[in-house]
Amino acid sequence: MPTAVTRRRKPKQARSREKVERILSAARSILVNEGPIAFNTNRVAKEAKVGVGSLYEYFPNKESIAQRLLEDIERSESDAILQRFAELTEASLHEAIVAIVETTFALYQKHSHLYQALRTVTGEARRREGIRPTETAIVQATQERLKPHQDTLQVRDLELTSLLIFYTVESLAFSSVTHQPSPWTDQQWIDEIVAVVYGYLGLPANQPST
Amino acid sequence: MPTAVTRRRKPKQARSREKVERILSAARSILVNEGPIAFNTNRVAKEAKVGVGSLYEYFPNKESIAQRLLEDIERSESDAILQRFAELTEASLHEAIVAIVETTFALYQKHSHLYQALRTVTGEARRREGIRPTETAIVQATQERLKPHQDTLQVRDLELTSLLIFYTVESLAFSSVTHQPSPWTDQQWIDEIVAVVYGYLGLPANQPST
Amino acid sequence: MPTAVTRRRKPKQARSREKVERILSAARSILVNEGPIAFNTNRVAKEAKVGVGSLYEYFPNKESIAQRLLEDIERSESDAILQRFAELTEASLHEAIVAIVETTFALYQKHSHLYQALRTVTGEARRREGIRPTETAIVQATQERLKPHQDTLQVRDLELTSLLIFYTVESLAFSSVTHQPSPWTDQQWIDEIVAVVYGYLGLPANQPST
Amino acid sequence: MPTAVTRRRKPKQARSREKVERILSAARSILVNEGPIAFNTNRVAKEAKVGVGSLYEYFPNKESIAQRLLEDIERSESDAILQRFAELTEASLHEAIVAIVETTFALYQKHSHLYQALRTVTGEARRREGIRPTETAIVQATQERLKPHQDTLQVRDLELTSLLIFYTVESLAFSSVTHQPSPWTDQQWIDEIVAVVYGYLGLPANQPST
DNA sequence: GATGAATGAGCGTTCATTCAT
DNA sequence: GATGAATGAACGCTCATTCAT
Repeated sequence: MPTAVTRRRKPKQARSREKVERILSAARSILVNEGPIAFNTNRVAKEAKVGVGSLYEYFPNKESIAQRLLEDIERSESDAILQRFAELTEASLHEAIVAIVETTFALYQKHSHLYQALRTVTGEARRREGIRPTETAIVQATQERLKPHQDTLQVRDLELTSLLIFYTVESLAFSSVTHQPSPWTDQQWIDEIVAVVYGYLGLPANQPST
Repeated sequence: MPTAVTRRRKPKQARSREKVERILSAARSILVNEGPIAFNTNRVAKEAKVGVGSLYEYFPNKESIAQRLLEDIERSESDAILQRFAELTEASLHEAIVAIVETTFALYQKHSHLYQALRTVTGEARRREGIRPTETAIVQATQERLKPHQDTLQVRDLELTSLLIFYTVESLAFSSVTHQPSPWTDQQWIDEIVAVVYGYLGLPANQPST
Repeated sequence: MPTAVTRRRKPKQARSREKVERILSAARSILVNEGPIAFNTNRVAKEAKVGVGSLYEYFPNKESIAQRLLEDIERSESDAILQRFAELTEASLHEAIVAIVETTFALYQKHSHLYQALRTVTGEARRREGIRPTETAIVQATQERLKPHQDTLQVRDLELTSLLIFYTVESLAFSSVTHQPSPWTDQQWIDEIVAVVYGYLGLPANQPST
Repeated sequence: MPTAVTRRRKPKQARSREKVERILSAARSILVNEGPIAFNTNRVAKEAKVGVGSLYEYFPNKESIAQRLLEDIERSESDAILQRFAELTEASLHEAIVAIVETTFALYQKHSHLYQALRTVTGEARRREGIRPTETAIVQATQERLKPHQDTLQVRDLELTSLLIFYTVESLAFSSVTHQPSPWTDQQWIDEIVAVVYGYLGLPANQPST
């Protein structure tokens, strides 16, 4: 009876998952609200209402909690963008670009605190990374979106172009967030980033949409 | 003989300077080769073949060593770019853009490891800083360089445009270095970054040449 | 069975208490035998056969260990004297004075080394304190004991008189202990301190007897 | 020619003496104004406008500076009291007692800060001390002063009585200074201390002089 | 599997002391 | 004799990790 088997294990798995979630939540909250210095295992365990020992049941060490947090951010970023792409199959290229920039921008607004805090915590591990798994998916999707227009666009290497668009949008969104206080509104930043991408693709300057 | 008087003090100043340099070199080397975690005062002192106490003769605390390293990088970056600008007053806009991208690219090629490590070490202090003093200088210079062409370029806000060019070139240069291994050559990256800036300014696509 | 439930927690509390006691004992022993300079956290931890970290589980910092030791001495001093007062409600004033002097003398005999060492260690914190809480209790009790005899005694300000008696007895007991080697016996010291108090109160000289 | 010999050495000796004095002054000033934590060799040397090395020319170690300061206080205390005794050969016993108490009291008013600071600094050394050389002189002088009155006074052991008078006055003067804030005036403290000594000697209570 | 008391290596920093000049 | 740059042992304290319960 598969039901029986599942039933016996499910609760445990569910409780495990919940505990992991509690730990990650606590870690996130501490990093955002109290900064990377307050991010230590005892503090996280207490905030998660979990014994320190349990932390090590689910994560091999402190670093791995931070890495997991980073992965989660990147996955959520990637998911959001890919979903936006999916919604925009019918839209014009212009609309698609604007939408992607807006989505990326919003994500950085949301995550910037945590992202910056994580940078100072992940130290060693980040060096080996190189290309992040999530970025390949986005670049892939961008490539597919651009392919039909390849002839009308100013593109030499489709993959390289897609990659640069990704990096440009991501970096500029990040810069806009760190460049505080800024005399420019969010909308001005978004319009400008769109203009960069638009210009790069050799498209005529458009009236930026609201 | 005033030379003699000066000479008596010189050795001390020279030794000071040399010691500071040894400390900074050691710190650089540790950050690049062993990462930000290995960057601790005792380790730096040992690597510099200096007593820990001497560290504190020249730097008020550990953080200030990292900050000094960062300032040095930023100053050398800024100096190199501004000097390049100065050399290019007669050059065409195209040549200027190519030159700046090449310079920035080369600098990141050289400093990226250290720069990455430093970012995770100067955390808190950096946050408060906001806009770096060196970046204003570069943005200023860019602005001046673009001003004469303002009418033929696609520019809404000259300052914002200059800032975005700076961020775009810097971020893409940085990305190109971290994106390793890469199937593209340095030249391809440079050409592509130039194309981004070129397109952004609304200039007709040029076949960028070295 | 509630006993069982209680029993399960007791061991922990007992172990805590025992550890705190081990730490305090170690601190005491170091202060007495090796002096205030040897009183450092690592030394105390080693002597207590406890990790340094455990010290900080029970005490917020080094100073607080010393303060706790001081409080313990003062409380034991205060307790002993107040108890002696309680036992002497029926006794004559003369007997009471003798008893108090003997008690104070004995306490200083026992604690003087530790007390001396602690004074040099609690420095700053002590300064702010001003009047010790334990001393008020003793002065209060003395005041009450003297009140019925106020007319026959030579007293201008009952509180001031009580305070001076306390300080005199305490200081002289302390001096007698530090004045080593001394050609006088403990009994001679005690008789003499009693004579000081006796004379101060304007009582006719009595041949103090044990 | 003794003059020549003297002349050649005098300047050096004078300069030495002056330097020692500068060091002691600096140490005193730091202890009083900045507390025992700020009392370190580098700080003292800087304050004294002397190289750290010179400190070690005149004092074998840091501790010895503190000890010297302590000796100086005690000598000045002893000198002041002995001088007062000398002035009072003609005075009545009552006048003598009042004068001594006043002198001791004034000295503690003056030195208490430094004295308290020194206690926390001299740590080890003070333990071996036992009887201070200065106290014997004062006790001796007291003894001589009391001897003619021995029959009319309530004295069992003249030396012990003298010692206790010294300790009583000194301790109570010290207590009056540390017992801050106090509801009593200096004059009240002095009168009371006089009363203690007076009573101890079995003398009839006197109207305390202003 | 869960806990949290216990650990101790290792941190940043200080400062008494030395010694080449 | 005078100097102060240089030293490094030692400090108070933290926190990632372990392991007996």
